[in-house]
Amino acid sequence: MATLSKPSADQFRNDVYAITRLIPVGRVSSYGSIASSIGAKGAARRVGWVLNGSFSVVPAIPAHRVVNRLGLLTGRVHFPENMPMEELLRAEGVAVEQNRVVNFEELHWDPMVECEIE
DNA sequence: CATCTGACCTAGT
DNA sequence: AACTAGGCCAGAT
Repeated sequence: MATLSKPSADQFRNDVYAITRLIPVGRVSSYGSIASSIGAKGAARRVGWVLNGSFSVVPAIPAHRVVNRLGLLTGRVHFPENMPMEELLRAEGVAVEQNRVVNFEELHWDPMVECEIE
């Protein structure tokens, strides 16, 4: 659809979606890493805001694989009640304990480091 | 129209 | 090492 959004914002959203879809199953990423990888370092907040609108997007965006830099499931409250973040992660083999990803350091998938994009 | 908040992070003191 | 402040930008009040 021809959105009235600014081009830069549109591209930002597009990039966030693209990166998020690249997160392998069983791995997790973080807002800051994603923001950094798309050249928007420090704009981690925007990433979360963009992901908030990813629920009605197809193909589905694995937004549940994105947590904050401490491995905390900060965005769990924004997920549908029938599809909790925790549940989705566990279904992919990611252990979650107390709203926190277990072995986050090992499971953390950084787009810039793992794939060396750009 | 002004101000604050928000799925956050980095940098400076 | 702990705390504060600033930045990002769009939506909500």
